[in-house]
Amino acid sequence: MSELSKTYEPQAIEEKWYASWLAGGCFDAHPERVTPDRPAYSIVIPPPNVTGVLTLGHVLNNTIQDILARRARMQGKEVLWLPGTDHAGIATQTVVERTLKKAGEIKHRDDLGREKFLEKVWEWKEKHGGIIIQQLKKLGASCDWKRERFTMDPEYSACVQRVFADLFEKGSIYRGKRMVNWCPVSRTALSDEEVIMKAQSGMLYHFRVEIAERPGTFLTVATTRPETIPGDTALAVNPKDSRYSEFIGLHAVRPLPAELPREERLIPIIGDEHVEFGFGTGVLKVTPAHDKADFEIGQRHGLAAPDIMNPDGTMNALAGVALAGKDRFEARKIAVALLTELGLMEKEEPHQNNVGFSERADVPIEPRLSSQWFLRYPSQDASREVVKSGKMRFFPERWTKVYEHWMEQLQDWCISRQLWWGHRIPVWYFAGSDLAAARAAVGHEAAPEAVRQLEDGSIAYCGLIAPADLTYWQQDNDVLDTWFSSWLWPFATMGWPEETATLKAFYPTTDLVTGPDIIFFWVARMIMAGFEYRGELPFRNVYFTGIIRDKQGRKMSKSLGNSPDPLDLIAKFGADALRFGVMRSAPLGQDVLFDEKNVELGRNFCTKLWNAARFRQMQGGAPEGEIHSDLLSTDDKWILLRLDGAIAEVSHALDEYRFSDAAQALYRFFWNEYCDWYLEASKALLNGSDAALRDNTLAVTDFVLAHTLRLFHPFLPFITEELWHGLGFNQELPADQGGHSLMQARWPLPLGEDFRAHYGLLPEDEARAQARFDVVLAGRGLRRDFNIPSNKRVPFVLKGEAPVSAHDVEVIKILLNAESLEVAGNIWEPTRGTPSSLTPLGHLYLPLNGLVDVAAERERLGKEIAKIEQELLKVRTKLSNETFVSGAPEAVITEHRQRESDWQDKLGEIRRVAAALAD
RNA sequence: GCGCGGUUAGCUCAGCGGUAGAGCGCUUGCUUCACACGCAAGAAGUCGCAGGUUCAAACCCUGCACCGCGCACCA
Repeated sequence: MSELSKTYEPQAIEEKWYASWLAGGCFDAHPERVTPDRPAYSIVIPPPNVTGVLTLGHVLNNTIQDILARRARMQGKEVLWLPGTDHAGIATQTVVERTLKKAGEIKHRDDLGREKFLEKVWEWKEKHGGIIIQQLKKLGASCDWKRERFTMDPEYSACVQRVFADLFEKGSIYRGKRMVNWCPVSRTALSDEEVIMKAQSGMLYHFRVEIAERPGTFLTVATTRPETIPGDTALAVNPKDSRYSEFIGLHAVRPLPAELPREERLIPIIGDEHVEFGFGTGVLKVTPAHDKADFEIGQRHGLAAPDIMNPDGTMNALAGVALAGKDRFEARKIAVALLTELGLMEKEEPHQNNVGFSERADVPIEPRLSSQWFLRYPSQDASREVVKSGKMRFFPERWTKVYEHWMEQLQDWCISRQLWWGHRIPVWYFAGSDLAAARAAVGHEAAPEAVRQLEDGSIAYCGLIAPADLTYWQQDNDVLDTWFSSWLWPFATMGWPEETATLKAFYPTTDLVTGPDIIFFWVARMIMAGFEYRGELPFRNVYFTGIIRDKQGRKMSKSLGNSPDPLDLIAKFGADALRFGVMRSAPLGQDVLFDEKNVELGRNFCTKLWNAARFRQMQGGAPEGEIHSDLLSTDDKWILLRLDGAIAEVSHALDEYRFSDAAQALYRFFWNEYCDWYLEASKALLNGSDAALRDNTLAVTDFVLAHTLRLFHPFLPFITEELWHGLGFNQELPADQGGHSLMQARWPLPLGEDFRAHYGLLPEDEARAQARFDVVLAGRGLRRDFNIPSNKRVPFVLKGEAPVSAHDVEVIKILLNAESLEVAGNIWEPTRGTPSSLTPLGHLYLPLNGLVDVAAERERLGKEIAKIEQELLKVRTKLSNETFVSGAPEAVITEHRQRESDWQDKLGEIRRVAAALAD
């Protein structure tokens, strides 16, 4: 136990203890230690992007996980918090590609070729990967780092391929030509979840189309995308629309590309229920290759679907000479100009519509017809049921509705990506059309289902082992969606498919902590994978954090520059301060409006804790002395009872994942109850002459502090560890129960019946202490009302019926900064006009030695009387209400009567004082 | 269009049937021997609007308004 420095300096302490925890193996999970008496507790981290950096979102998320993990350890559980990172396909590839472009090394990744490019990505990963892991350590995360996993570790990749092959053989994975979301920047297909709808204000263009069979007759079409006209293969009207039904079966002359002969531009006018009467003109141009709804119309009517665009979003030759090679938005302008030239443009009107954007590249996605791999989700029923039945619980519960809704209308998942960075699809295409020949050509034993004919007629083999002779086989070029590896995270990180000790001990995991924004991307898919491959739920509870926003409620974003760097905050305020500040302002289920002020508050709180500990240390004496029940003061009993309340409150809040409530309770208890009242009151005994009483109070102080540090530890791991050792609380404990580290000490339990009985802690102790505090509050009020500066010591007189102990007098004196507190008998009479206040222990007087301002005191009393009368009126109005008296329960009425009489007494007293002033 | 949140002190939020609360900010006083990252006292709220249920409504019910989010979507 060393002397605590005058100010709390987090940096040195944080580094020191983190190293000590690591060296002591405090974070290590031991499956073999799991027994019925030492149950397992496990969390898998939501793997951050391997090349990412820590954000406030991570701080929130990981602090919560750390609190859960640390508390579980203190509760005597065997804890596994399994860390790792995600390869983040598109994100990482995009960053690397952009960097290489900026450096002038390439124009496009094709310049390097697949292998060379991947080398660059791995280089990048080696260089920048793991930064976030170091940052999590700075935050204090107690992960078992020896078990760190990466989604592209060889073993992990094998899991991904195994699952793909299995689902392929089961027929759940298929390849097909479908309308997909295409990102022209990343040049890959995306899943529906990666498309974000954004409201856009654009134009609705009305242009005329001539009917081929009736020259001079025109239909007007409304569209937002005139550049796709060259891809139109029909006009559609609703067959029930009397305005147009007569034209069904005729043909329209598509205006573009204008250079084509008229007969090559004739497109049928068809009837389709999809067309709305009310929208636009009621005539729809049908572009099957570039619009999802149009594609479906095309399917129904057997229309051709010419693709008029390139993968990068520029128009191709089919779009015509005027548009070819132009970017789609440039082409739009040109198309409008062409229509205007042709005299076909009728009008343009401003139009609000929703456009799907690529989540990553933030550009409008292009609906595009292409061949992709799709997954029909497995284990859907079990996954729905487990949440519906409450066997798996969501916190806050309302997210179950969102989950159920999504699960009800599951669409097949497009899992192939036209990228290089990721898990390459384990499929090889056969150079031939004979299934039997293909089977033979695999060259090793393969399940019959592993070789199949696909929709387009080609023959594919899927398996973990490549075909022996690659002469006849060509591997699929695509990689898998990143989430196709993430969805296996809970078990793929634990050694699956081997039945490892870790899996046996720690799976299913206990809690999952993540953001609601990835409920579909990740949570729902993990549940389905869990059921499909482990036959049960992957985690029992899911805690959804809020989203971190700035003070104005805006999402944190790089472009807005409104996302502070957590490491700066740690450097400035300390990791504990950051953790506490964030947790205190993150209520269950609510978004978090981040304000640096919160971190400042956390820092201030750490300082308070530090100084309270310093104060204890300055009193000297050995820690953890025995408490003698017969020597306990009112204050001692009071703080023990308050501590008991705090333990219960914090434990209860944590059980329900109400972290901000737990933090608030701790804050309130320690600052407002322990420091503001108990610590001040204890000075009466600490400065007194009775050594036994003094020691006993120190014992109580140590008892409370030792418990408080434990309660705080999950929130404030560093400072509590430092103080735990600094105050010597570790000294008497076994090494594995707090002797080595506070993180292994026992989580406090509420004080039991026997404890209360032994120490004589009764509810009335709280009341007695409170009564005394009321005297103090009254006295401070008098000081204020009569402008006595708080540093000026003045005498007070307390005149009451009940006796007041010498100890209580001393305490009140200290808390009032009084020169003296005279306890006067009934004979004592104050000088006329002496300010006074009624307290539970009698009248408290502030004699001002003839300096009384009678008028001021009269005014003050007048105000107080008015206030009391108002309260009295309120309660009397209620009590005089016949329906209230007859309808309300007895207890409520009694309580109101009591309240009335209390106010009445008070009023009587004050009126007497006021009357004495009047004459 | 459907669904989910929210609307309480200047700000951020707690309270969810029986006397309106916290932190920050603000005002005033104080360097009182743990802490000015502090101590003490204070000002400040028709609890979004309108109905209803109840002896009693921030709290329960209905409708409306506004803010935010998600899903779906008409070119």
